[in-house]
This record gives sequence, C-alpha cells and structure tokens, in this order.
Amino acid sequence: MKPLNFKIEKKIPNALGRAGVISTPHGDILTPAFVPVGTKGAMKGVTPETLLEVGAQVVLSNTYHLYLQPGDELVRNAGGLHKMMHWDGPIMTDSGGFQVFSLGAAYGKGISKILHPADPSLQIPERSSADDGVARLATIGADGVSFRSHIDGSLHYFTPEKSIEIQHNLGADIIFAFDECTSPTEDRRYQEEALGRTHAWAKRSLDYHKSKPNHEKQALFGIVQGGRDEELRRKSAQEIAKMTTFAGEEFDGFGIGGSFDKDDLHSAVRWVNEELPEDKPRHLLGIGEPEDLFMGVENGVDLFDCVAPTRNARSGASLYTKFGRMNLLNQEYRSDFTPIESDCGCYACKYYTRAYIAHLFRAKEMLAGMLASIHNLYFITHLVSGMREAILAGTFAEYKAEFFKTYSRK
RNA sequence: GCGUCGUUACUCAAGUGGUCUACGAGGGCAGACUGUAAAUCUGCUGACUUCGGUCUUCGUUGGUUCGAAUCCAACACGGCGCA
Repeated sequence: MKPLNFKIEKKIPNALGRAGVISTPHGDILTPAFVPVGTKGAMKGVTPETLLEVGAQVVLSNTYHLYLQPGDELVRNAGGLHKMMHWDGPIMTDSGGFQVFSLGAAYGKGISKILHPADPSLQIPERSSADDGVARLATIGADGVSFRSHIDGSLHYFTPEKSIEIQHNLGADIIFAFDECTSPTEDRRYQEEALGRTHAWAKRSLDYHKSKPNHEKQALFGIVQGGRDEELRRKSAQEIAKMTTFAGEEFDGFGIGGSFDKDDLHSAVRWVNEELPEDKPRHLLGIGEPEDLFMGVENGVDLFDCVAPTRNARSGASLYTKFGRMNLLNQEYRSDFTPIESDCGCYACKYYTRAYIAHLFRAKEMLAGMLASIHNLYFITHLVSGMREAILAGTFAEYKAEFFKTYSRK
C-alpha cells in the first residue's frame, strides 16, 4: 500500500507549474498549497480549529525540536503527533536537516535562509572544510551530525537512521530525508562535498524507512541540494529522483532545500524541477514570500512551508496586504479604525481594526500575535490556493499580473 | 518656623571635579525577519549638521575652579521629623 498518491489535474501551459491533489492517510492536500509551520507541534498562537478556518490543509513540524522537547517517544506514547496536537489533517515533519545549517555553519553569523545582495560580506566563501574556529551547536561528521541542545547544552547525535526513527515515532504523513542544508557562502568544493553527504544520507534514510512497517503509512521525501551551482543542482535532482532501495523502492516525493542568494532561488528551482519526475510532488523547503510563491508555482513546486507569515505576524506586526507588507506598529495606524485589509475575509479583518490590533501589540496582549498570525496565514494560504484556482481555470498569468499590479516588496 | 533629605532628558534612574549629551531600564520612532536558537533581533531617541563635527542641557540664580551634573551660597519646589 502506498502512503501517498499524487494526481495532476492541470498544468500551466508552457511552464512547469501544475495543480493537483496529494492524498495522504489523513486527507487530501489540494496543490499548490502553503504549509504553515508549527515547529514544536503547535502553531504559535493559533488553534487547530482556527488553522482550518484560515485555510490550512497541512502543517509541518520539526524533528530536532520535538526530539529534544518533549521527546519523540513521549509523542509516540501520546498517540502520535496528530492526536497530541489535535490536528487530524496531514502533517509533515522536517528531518532536522535545517538545524544542521542553522545551528551549524550559520550559527551566530546572521546568515539566514535567504541572503540579500546587500550582505556582500556574507557572500565570500569562508571555508572549504568544517573548521573555521567559530563556535557552533552542530558539527558534521561523516556518519551524522552532533548537536548541542540549544535548550540545555546537552550533546546529541543524529544519523539519517536516527532522524527517520524519530520521525516514525512522531508519525507525520510525510517525512523528510536527513540532509545538509548548506550556506550560500560556502564555495563549490564544499557544496560538492556536502552534496555527497546529503546523497549518502538520503540513501540511508530511504533504506531505513522502507525497511520499517511505517513506510506503509508515512511517505518519505528525498531532499535535493547543490547550492547555487547548476551542475550540482541538476545532478542532485537526478540522483535523488532515481535513488532506490535494494527492493526498488523510491522516494514518494521531493524536497528542494538550500539557503539561497535571493537571485539564485529562481534558477535553482527551475533546474531541479526540470530534472525531477513529473508524477511526484515537490516541496520547496522554507520559502514563502509572495513573489517566491508565484515563482515556485510557475516552476513546478507543489508545496511550500515557511515561518514568514507567523513570525512576521508575531514579531514585528508585519502584515501582508495586497499592497505589500505593512508594519502595523507604525505611528500612522494608531488611530486607523479600518481593518488590516478591508476586503479580507479572515477573522481578524472581519471583527477588528488596525488601531485595536496595534494597541494589543503595544499592550503586549497575546491576542495581538494571534490575530496578526490569523491574517497572515489567511493571506498566504489563500494567495496559493488562488494560484491553484487560476491554474485550473487557465488564468494563472492573469492572476499573477493582477497581484503584482498592487503588491510591492517596498 | 527650625532641622533634614531630595530635585538629572518623555518616565524611572546611574553619575559626586575633566574620559558627560550624561550608564541602564521603560516608553517612543523606525527597520529586519523565508525547512522557527525568534511573542525575537537591530538602529535611533537635546538641537543643528556638508555626518567630520558645531552648539545647548542635569530645579533657578550667583560663586569657587584652567575646568562643574558633581564643590559653595541664596532662592524655588517636594518628602520626612520637631514645633
């Protein structure tokens, strides 16, 4: 029995994009779809009921974080992630591969998922091997990665098998192979070396997963890496796509990973999706700004997860609107008694004003982040489901043009 | 009335002769955030500025000193104690 089924409904003419349906043991995901991130088994400030209302179909949690706290065995004993967090829809778990990056090479350096051209100092290749003398919480070995817990400093070791085992305990519908997300500041030699590791780990993740009964109900996605280099990206996509166990079993879908120079994102996605088989779902890991979502969908991405909508909402009152992002904490909104967006159908816009939500932020009321998260999740979720509708209607280009007529990144 | 303590920027609050436009916190203003080390982080917050500086401020006034938020005197206001 297959844990996942993917059906393409319609394609964008002369492009890689498509609309489809992913079926999982916990329901269907209509694609393209945005996947809200609830790292520690909870959407920060949003209940599962509200998450549904906001338009979420599936959520993504994190292996590393849940392993540290409360512990994957406890999650298993609680009846699994679905039951524990009271979310009956599909769940995905990231493998912890991103933490290899964020707690490793990127640790303490201000390097994030996306580098902007304005950070020239960060773009110089800094090393070609593991040691540059900078303290970090994750160090990479041949067999796996050792992590120092960011919570209590305790030492932990992840191998591909360990990551998959934890993900089996968590019980998500879609799980990811353990990979190394590299920094764009690494040179090509390092990217190649890291890619070799990611592929070896992918194979071990696949072998281990398919050898366990869990593979009947949990789908495993392999992750493509390769940095900004076209040859490495295409090679990675091909290798991950054709990777099989001794019994001939393949990945059920693919993740596209990496930390990007903003300009490299587009080309990397296109190279990869030109190589990946059409009949399996593709997930662009950690990307979710509107302009990137359009780019991704157009280039054949089916799923996106991103912390941006919730983090922006919570931590800066940065809200998505059809005109671009607005900072609700700006002076001008103090006595603005209109909704965040007058034609938005979300709960926050239906009942509350900018002035009120801004007040809640200043007063440090929890409701502030909740309402802002609801709006941002609604916005992004609906933006992507709107793309799906447009693909089905054959009007993707028009939908995109209409959106960018008013939206600007500032 | 006498005694005593206090008065620092929007607020609270350090500072008791030069390194003081003056620590720190809050507030305010702005910015950042893309598989969540994140309800977080960064910058600015006396005025003017060609961004190198220039000028003005520590209750008020006067004084001591090369130099005062810091020492002295008087005054104003406030707390406490005694009448």
